[in-house]
Amino acid sequence: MRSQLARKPENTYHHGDLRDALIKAALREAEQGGAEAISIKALAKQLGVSQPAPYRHFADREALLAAVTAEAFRQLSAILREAMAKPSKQSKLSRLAQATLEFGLRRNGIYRLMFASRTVSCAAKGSELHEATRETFALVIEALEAPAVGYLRERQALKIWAALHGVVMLAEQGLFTGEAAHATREELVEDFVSETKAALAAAIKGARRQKKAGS
Amino acid sequence: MRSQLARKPENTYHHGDLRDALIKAALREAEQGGAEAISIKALAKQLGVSQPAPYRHFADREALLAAVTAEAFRQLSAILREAMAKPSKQSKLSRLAQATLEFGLRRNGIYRLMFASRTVSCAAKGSELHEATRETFALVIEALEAPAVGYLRERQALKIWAALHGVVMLAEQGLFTGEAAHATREELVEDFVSETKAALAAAIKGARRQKKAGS
DNA sequence: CGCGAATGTAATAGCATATAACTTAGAACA
DNA sequence: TGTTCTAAGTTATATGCTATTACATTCGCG
Repeated sequence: MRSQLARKPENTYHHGDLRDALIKAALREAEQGGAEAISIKALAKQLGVSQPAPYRHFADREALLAAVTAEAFRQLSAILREAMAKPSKQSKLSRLAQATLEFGLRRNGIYRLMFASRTVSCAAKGSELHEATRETFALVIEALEAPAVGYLRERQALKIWAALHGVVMLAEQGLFTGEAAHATREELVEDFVSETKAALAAAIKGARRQKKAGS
Repeated sequence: MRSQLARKPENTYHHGDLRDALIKAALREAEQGGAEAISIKALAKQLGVSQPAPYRHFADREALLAAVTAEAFRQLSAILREAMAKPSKQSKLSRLAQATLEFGLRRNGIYRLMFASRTVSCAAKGSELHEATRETFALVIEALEAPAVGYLRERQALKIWAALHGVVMLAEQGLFTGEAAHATREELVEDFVSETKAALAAAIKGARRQKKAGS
């Protein structure tokens, strides 16, 4: 026990940073099994505190899940930012898309926690979780590298974001394995990226022409 | 009690069709709360049988969930088939797409059970659930109304199917509400439908030309 | 230094899954 | 028609999780 976090060696009454440790440990648990794998009791045991101790930091299990999900969104944001920042001959959007796909598949339990549970939709407007999700989506818009013309950017961002999630979901369902693997997940993602770029360029061009004609 | 299914009035020892009643009742429960809302104990009480009775029909909770999910896929298939069959000036693909969206939003708990849990990916190859999912996907291919040229159809089916699920997920997350509603869900779906048709037509044309040149 | 708030513990209630051992009804066959 | 075998249901119980209540300890601030 106590091998996970070796802080606070002996004076064990106060853990020191239980709230944070809970979130980190819960993320580890969710990595494979998703939200269902997160058990307050098990986490408490793992961290060497009594079973009700976590309730000092989270009102109930839902509150813990929300905090864990928010942290997961921040981690995804960091990964996407990094992918967009690194020099590459591929476009930002392509790198963001492939990074999202990889995240969704490799850390699928966490991914399901983020996108397939009702936790997010229950998050209040100004909550930590709500902000974290909006920040991630803002990165998608940024990855388009397009000027703000009306809401064309936002619309294309919604589309590529939706498509990416769909690919992850179907991949996880096994629709890309075995006889059905008539296209790789990465190919499909690249398809969506190309279509998004084309649609965005066309839409912006169209909007500008219309504006010029109107003025 | 017993208001749900009024068969077998008095000789209550044998329910008569408990397995089926459990699936139906579980579907009702899942309608709102998804898989988490399905409790074997609660279902047993609701149907007027003892708490362990369901275990005569399902090895464990997972087995019940698999059966419920399979039934949900069959229901979705029926809905999609109906949508595709009814005369309309819109294309089959468009009708299938909008019907999927509506199903995903209106019966979101069930939808999450079908696409956002690990139940499906754990289903064995020849299982009832596996067959049900493949049948649904076959309808997507059918909706494309395109000849089988290599695997072009399958690829486009995967793409539109993925995109649809993404739209449902994001809609459920609230990305289409409030200030972010820069496009309606239905509009986005129609976008994807149009792009799919265009891509499919182009791909098939290209493949034929290539074949002709090769022969 | 002392006191209050934050953070921990022990004890317990309540609900869910799952199993074991026993009981009943229905069907299947002599 | 009667016996017996089996499917399907029952009671009792073990185990695990969430959550609350009441009590204990430590930290930090005046």
